[in-house]
Amino acid sequence: MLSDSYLLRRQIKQKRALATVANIAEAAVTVLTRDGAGRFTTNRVAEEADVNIASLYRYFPNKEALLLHLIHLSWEEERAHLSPILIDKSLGDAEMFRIFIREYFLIEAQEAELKRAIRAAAVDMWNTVEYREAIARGSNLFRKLIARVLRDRPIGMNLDVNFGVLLTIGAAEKSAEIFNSKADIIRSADLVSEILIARWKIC
Amino acid sequence: MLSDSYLLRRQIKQKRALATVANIAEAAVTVLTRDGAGRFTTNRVAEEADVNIASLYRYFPNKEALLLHLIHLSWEEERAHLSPILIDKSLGDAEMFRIFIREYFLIEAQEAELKRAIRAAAVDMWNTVEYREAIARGSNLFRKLIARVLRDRPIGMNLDVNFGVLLTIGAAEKSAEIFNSKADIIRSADLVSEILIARWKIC
Amino acid sequence: MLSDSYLLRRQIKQKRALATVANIAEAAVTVLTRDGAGRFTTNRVAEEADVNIASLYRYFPNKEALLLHLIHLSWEEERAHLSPILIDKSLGDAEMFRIFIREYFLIEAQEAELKRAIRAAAVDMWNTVEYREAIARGSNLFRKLIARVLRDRPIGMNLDVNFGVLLTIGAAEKSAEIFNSKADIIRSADLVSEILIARWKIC
Amino acid sequence: MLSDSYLLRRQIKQKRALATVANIAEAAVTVLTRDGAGRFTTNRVAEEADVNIASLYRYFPNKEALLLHLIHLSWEEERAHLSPILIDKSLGDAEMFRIFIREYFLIEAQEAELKRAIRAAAVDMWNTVEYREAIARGSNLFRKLIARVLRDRPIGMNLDVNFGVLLTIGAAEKSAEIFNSKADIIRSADLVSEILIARWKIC
DNA sequence: CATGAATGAGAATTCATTCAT
DNA sequence: CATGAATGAATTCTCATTCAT
Repeated sequence: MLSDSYLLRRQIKQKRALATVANIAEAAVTVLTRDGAGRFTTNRVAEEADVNIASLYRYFPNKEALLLHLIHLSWEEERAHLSPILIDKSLGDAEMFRIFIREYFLIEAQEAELKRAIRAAAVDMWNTVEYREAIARGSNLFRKLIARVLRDRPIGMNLDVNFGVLLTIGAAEKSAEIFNSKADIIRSADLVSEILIARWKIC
Repeated sequence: MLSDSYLLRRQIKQKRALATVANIAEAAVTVLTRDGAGRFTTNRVAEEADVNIASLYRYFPNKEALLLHLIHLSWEEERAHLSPILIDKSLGDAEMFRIFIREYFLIEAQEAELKRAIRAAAVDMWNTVEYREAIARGSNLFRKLIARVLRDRPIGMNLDVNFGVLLTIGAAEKSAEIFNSKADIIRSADLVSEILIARWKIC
Repeated sequence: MLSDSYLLRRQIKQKRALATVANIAEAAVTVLTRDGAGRFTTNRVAEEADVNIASLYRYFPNKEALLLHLIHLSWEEERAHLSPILIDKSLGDAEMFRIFIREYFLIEAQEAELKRAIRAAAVDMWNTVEYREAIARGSNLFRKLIARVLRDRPIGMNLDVNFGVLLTIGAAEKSAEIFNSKADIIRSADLVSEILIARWKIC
Repeated sequence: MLSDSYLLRRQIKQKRALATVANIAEAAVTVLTRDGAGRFTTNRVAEEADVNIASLYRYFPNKEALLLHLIHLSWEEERAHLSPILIDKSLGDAEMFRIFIREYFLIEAQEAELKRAIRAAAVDMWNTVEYREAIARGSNLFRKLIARVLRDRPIGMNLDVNFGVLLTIGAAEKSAEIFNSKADIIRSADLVSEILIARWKIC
């Protein structure tokens, strides 16, 4: 019994802890987008989250861990949007390709400011494995898409997959940077799909 | 329309001063690329340049001015490499296009680290006119190239010039980020040329 | 209507913090009177208080806030000395007037050096509302005294109250500046009382 | 001959030097009153005077010397205004007294801002002999006036001369600080004269 | 001698992080 | 464990003053 209630308390505590972590993360995003990477300080985040600074450090061993967590969340959100498209059996390859890329461009645009701020705040992490990995994951889903739509091409065909990936990611980022209207973003996305669909003869 | 506060502080009147400014700029580049944007501090730059910090502030009214100066230098170098191509009368359009884009990708790759560091260090300038202008200049030459090779297309043709620009710049940046070998960079560049040459029917 | 930026930074919640604030204030007074306004730097104050400079900034958002705090303390002390006189029912008007002014001159003399140093250190605040208000409070008690002893004069009588105030304050400041002995100060004070008592026919 | 022309050159040079000194002093006053004591730096003064900073240091060994010079000038101007009154044989004692004090209050008011700025800038000189002497001179003329109008009082009469001096100077300073209109200043001055004339039975 | 160049020393302020209760 | 208190180490920038030409 004792241990039971202890367990319960533990769970409650864990729930609380989870809420605190979410709270801090949210505050971090707020600070990052509202005040900019230059004003992104742990103290400010703690204050915004209405949490003691020492508590922040209980959950995140250091500033970098917090940033990595944000990157993780952003990636999770991306995945939540894009994954469903990949398993939608009602879509033909070309259609899936187009829809996926559109969605990808739109998410990228929507999160552009946050991502830029994160990148800026993560200045000192550029060369850490963790950061590189966290960032790299961004393209994984996209590679999955490509694997899906090119599934039955004979191996050895020169398909320039890497090039396709970088072209798309680059265009998505730049579009997000340059364009403001949704229409423009979609247009960019469609042009990229068109190019790659033609190039890879996706039907 | 640069505001005073971002210019060099004074007309340089002596060779000695010119050397000092160059020295500081060089040190800034060193610090930026060697130590990263996070360690890019005016004191460190001054120390690296082996000049007193006050001397740095004699020529640059603040840290941002120094960064802007670096952007300016980097752009000058880019121009020095690319301009000649645009006026080379011996080249056909498609050829010029291909060569220009190759060169552009290569420079971008070469300066990638510095540029990324500058961008990271310029976090707080993102919204200043000066920064935006300094950055925007990067695409100007490229637009000139496009104007040159599309010179006799009927106006009104839907040529997606903006899209072409962002596609190229995005791909160049990403290539620089991802690839390490010159061969890979060139391959990316050529693929982009190929796509745009086909798309715009450049001969 | 104090602007946020000149207040204590936070509500003090622990005795320890209260002690720290008092400690810093005391150190500030020491530095100001011992080393002079020119050497009154936040770093020096922190060192004198034997606290980290960051602690100082934890409680005072900036140097001005610290100065304003000192002015506030000095004013509180003045009030602690002078208020009781104003409510002493055993005193006749003329007597109260004389005693009050004596006390005022003496306090002024005692705090002269500090006040002068504060004023000198507050050079850049001269035009801020906060500073003007903080300083103005000094004459309030004195005006209260005058209101008290002139209470039943017919309105409209030309009593030159403002002139009386400036005369007294001016004389008090100058006496503090010039004289060293308590006797001299008291003599000045009494001469001023005499003049005003005669002028205003205070009994 | 040679020595002659050398002398001439010397004189010319001395004239030039005098002009430079005047120029610097003027610039110093400008900076002090326009930018405030906090922004009163030798470099800024040199720039305002359009003189090289090293030249400033040729004529003034340090910042303090410059300030002392300003104090000197201010005192000279005061003397230029007040001296004539003291030797005007057409004035009766009381009349002279009144006129002198009016003029004194007015000058004080006119120069109040500059004097305050000088005092603030001279923060670190408070305890130097030079500063005390320079300041003290301010009351000398006033003492001369008193000596003049009290000339035939039997020695030993308790005339509270020192008190009269500090009362007047204090009132003049405070009036300058508080009042804006000339009328108010004059009214203050006249009230002070009235008090002292009555007290000292000046006719 | 006048000038441009240079600098040592220090000023205000911030920030990631730790500790004591 | 959550919180308030505390801090070491920087960071940007300034200023009085001195040199070298």
